[in-house]
Amino acid sequence: MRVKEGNKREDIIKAAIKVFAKYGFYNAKISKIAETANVAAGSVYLYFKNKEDILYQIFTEIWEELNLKLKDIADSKTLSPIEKVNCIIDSTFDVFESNPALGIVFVNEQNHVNDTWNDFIKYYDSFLDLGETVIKEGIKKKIFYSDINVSVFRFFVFGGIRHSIQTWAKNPKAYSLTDFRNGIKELINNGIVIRSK
Amino acid sequence: MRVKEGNKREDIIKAAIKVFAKYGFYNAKISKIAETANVAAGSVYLYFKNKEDILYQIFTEIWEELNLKLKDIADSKTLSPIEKVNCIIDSTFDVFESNPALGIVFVNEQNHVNDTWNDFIKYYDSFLDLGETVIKEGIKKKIFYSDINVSVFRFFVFGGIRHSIQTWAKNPKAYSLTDFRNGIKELINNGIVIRSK
Amino acid sequence: MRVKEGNKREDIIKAAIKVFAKYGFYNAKISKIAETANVAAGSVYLYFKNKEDILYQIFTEIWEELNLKLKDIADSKTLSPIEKVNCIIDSTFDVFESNPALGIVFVNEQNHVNDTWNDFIKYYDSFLDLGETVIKEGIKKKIFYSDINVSVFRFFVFGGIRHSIQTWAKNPKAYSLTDFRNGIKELINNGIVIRSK
Amino acid sequence: MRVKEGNKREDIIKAAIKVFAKYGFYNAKISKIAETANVAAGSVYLYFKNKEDILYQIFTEIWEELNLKLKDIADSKTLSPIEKVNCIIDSTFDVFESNPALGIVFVNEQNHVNDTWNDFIKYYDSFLDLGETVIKEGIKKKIFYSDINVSVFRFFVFGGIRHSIQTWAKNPKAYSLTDFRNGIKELINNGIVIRSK
DNA sequence: GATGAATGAGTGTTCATTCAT
DNA sequence: AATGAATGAACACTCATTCAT
Repeated sequence: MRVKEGNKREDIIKAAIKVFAKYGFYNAKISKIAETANVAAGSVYLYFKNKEDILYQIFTEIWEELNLKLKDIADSKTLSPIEKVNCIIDSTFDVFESNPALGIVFVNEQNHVNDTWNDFIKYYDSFLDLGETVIKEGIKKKIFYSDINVSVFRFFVFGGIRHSIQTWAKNPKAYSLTDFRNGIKELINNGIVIRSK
Repeated sequence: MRVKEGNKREDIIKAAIKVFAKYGFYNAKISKIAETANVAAGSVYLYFKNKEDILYQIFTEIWEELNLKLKDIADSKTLSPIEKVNCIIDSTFDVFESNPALGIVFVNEQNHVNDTWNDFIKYYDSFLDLGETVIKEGIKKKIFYSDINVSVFRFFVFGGIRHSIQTWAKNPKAYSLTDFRNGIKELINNGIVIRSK
Repeated sequence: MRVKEGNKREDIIKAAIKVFAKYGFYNAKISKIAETANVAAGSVYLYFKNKEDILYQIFTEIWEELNLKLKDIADSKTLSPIEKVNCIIDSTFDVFESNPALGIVFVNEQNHVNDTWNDFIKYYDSFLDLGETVIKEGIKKKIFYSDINVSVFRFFVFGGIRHSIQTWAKNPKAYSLTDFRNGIKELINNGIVIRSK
Repeated sequence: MRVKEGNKREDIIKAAIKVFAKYGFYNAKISKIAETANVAAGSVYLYFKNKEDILYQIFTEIWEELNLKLKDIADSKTLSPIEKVNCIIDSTFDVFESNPALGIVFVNEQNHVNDTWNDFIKYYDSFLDLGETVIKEGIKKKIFYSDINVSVFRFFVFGGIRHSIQTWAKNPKAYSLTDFRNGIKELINNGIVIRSK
């Protein structure tokens, strides 16, 4: 028996991330993904139901990692609201830091994913909900302005992060992810933290 | 009866915006656009070189309108930096206010557009540059914090606006665009305006 | 406008009959059918939903013609049972007489058709029912043996006709269809008609 | 424990008969046959050259059995022509009586088989020839009508038997094979035997 | 012999684009 | 200009067959 080498699925995922990032989902050919993964085209279908399933698996991995991190933050009893916001930002960037292509896929194909499956809306919602909870907590503790439009805030920040990831991921050498991390944290802090005169 | 000239081109553009918004560029069929525009499929090619050209024309219209508005703002001698920021936000939303589908196309196909043509990068850049200029002006006038990371700021804000447009446009009845406008203005103001104790 | 020439559908049907007859449904390539019909492969899909639909249309045409003829026979007040049996045989052969390939398709793909659509079982059943009715009528009139197993008889005769069509159609030059017609009529007559000593 | 030799080949044959009967040759997957036979897909190729070879082996077995029986009948010095005809029918049904699926495969894939290999035409021909010989013998002995069109007769009867097998085999519970046997024998007898007033 | 993961040739189908009318 | 029938390139996916273990 030819033993399954155990990493072919992973090879294909990695290849798909590269190819999706470079060409976009619709222009990504299975043959190109297979070639990139050093695998025959047909082998892709041993591990994935179809082309969309590859995307599905990629997003599952991203969101599960993200969700795990966010849960910890949300449940934390020790972190202050401010720290929680910072952690959310850091955790999000952490997922993509070592893999800009994954960031591109995450940002560019999110719409496609949402239109195709319900599965990820729950993650997306819980991401936003977490942000909302933290902010409300901050407001309650009089750390954040009470008149923040939480709904607007969370979409705006999510979009800001998304776009930042994309900008960096498209050209990781031109931008420092650390600058993005810190810049965003500062912005949000300045934007919502009540400063004592 | 001779039909008003230019009608058909416009009909196709309008139809394409609807169809692109609903299905996304790659799942949008020319036949569907033609049908929506009450025009034969072949007629589309009298007004547009190909499918991508329709998208090109749509983005040209958006950016030209946006650019015009932004130029005025940039050149204004009377507006304060704060007012300029607010105007930028308002102008951007104005473009899509009466046409959510256009907003969806603008947000969702931006990547495709950037990857395909250089034409719009200049608009995109000048949009960001304007923001940058205004901010630097504000910093110079000691109205804005001097330590804002301008580069991060502009991407973040652009992303925030983009995502806000998308969120609203996907479900215009569920969200108030005015809330988004005001919320975003406030956020940015709180975030960058130096408040006197 | 390029006017639909009105016979392209028919060209494809004719080509498909040839190709299905020669290669069988599963080995028949759309590209081959299109080539035979002097049409582009894509054009096939202007007239037919898919490959199976072509087969469906072919069988619809056969059975509708056959059904029409059989109805007339069944309803006839003037034909004797013996004449009716003879007419059924003649009518069936008539359908394929000028088109052996059609006969091959009819015989060879009948199973596929029955497994795929319910539509044709009704025709098949009514074909058999008609035979049954005629025989029963003959029995009642004491023209046919009363102890004929009608159920067996009808399947046997149908199979005999089917196979005869196939044998002839595979090599129309080697066999005389008229011999088959007459031979079968005689057999059945000898087989079921009560002969006065 | 060493498994009885030859088991696996037989298992595959049995499984293939089931699967071919259910799905037809072209929709029968090797993987499904292997699964049904409790064997790995690759093992199929230890016993058979390819998918068609399985069919070839199945038909070889059928025809060899049939041929053996028919030879005995043909060579018999004691059987009368009428008895010989009856024996042919019985022997044919005997082959499939305990295995309806085999009957379905035999009937449905006969065309495929004839188009693919010459091997079986000889069996088919000798089957028909035997029938012919018997009939001619009967004619000579003045037991059968002299004006029977032997050529037509043999195709017709073969087709009738084929279709009867199929009808029964598709739904063995709904039909009695005995009824078919007897019905067919009667039909043929009535059809060809000269009855003394 | 046995396995089942891996292969890759083969094809139905879609749809942007063309072009005769 | 307008039409919409016709085109054919392109590609996801299947599955018989192979072969390393």
